Amino acid sequence: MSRSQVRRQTGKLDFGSNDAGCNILHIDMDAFYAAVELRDYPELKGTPVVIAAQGNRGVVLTATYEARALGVHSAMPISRARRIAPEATFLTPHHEKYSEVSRNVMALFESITPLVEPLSLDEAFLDVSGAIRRLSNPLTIAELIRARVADEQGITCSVGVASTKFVAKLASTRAKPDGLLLIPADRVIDFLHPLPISALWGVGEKTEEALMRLGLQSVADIANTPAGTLTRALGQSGAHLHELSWGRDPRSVVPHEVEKSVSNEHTFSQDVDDPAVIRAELTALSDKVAARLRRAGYKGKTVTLKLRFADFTTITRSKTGAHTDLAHEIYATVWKLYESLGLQRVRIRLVGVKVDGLIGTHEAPDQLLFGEPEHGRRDAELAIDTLRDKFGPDAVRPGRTVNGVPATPPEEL
DNA sequence: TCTGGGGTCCTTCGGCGT
DNA sequence: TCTGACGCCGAAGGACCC
Repeated sequence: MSRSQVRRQTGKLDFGSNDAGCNILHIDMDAFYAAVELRDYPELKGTPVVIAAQGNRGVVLTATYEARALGVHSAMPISRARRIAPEATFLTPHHEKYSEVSRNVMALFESITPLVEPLSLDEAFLDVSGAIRRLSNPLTIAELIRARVADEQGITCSVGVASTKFVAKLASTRAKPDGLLLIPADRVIDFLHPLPISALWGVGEKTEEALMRLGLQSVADIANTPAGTLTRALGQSGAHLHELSWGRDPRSVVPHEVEKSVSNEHTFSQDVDDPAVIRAELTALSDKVAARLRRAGYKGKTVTLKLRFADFTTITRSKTGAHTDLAHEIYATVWKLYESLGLQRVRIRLVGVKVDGLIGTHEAPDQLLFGEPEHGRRDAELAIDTLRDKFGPDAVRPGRTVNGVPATPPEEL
């Protein structure tokens, strides 16, 4: 049973209005990308709209609830969405626009409480303990936020209010769309136990299969299974699921978690076996990753190359070295990793570049290669950052991506 | 049916130093 | 000098989330 099926079955829930101790809010924008687009296309309100990149080789990013009623859902292949919902309007995404709305929404949250933990562009946890004296009880604060998001940003959101992050998150999912659901501390078990196992955070397709093999179907089944049995079947996550099934989740709201990795990847519109095209794409990806590292003030020590072949098998190869935030060093490593595979005209679907093991730029000593001018390459890349800030991301592009075969659409380079 | 992109976390395995 | 136990770390892959 999918999550959306579960949602339709349960309908609107009401567990009362006792919000004592329920200081955690989970706020989730409804069909975020689609909602932002509809501000520019008001004539499409109430109609099926699908947000997906151009072309047929990709998946749906999000869809309005009218499109979902036709069977379209996020992560569905675009070709399939077009087949089952030919009457839907397909719009291409505008990530800059979504980022801007997201920044505004997060700023709104921070005007309520400093304890805001963004999970993605369109959702966040808030701990409103410190705002209760100034504003009101959690339920009223949740209503205030919903009204302000609608008034100031022209989109709707759903809010879950509970005593733990995990239950607040489930509650906001149940409240969708454009709803609010409070789970009082003494009603958590009543709320959780009838839910299917797939409702639990961390239970995806594989884990659901493993639990089904044990004959477990509901959260209550997990709660009534010894933690040791779950651990034997699932490892450490088994014990974690057992805790969640009893509503136990000690995690607090942590604002501004430090990033652990930065990556970029690209799926070719058609599979590629030309090393020049691969090289051009790896150059562009290294450049993007390096620029993002410098902008965020990080250097990373492990560089990973990711390849997905035509048959969809995926491999990664990584190398740990000195900390870097420079495109030419990242590219040199990924290209060495690529060459070490000794691939002969193998058809490749996707290439990716990742850097992890991040530390702050000033914590990492500059590693000079023998014979390298002290400032040359680094200063050049910093100068490129300045030019891009001034004239846009296309102002300067790596030579290989300009002269080589255009591996990515020009606007992405 | 045909599977994006950006992340986090966990597990397993092997190499290496003590 | 050799061997096993142990812990740490890097590498690789997989599951999961939005």
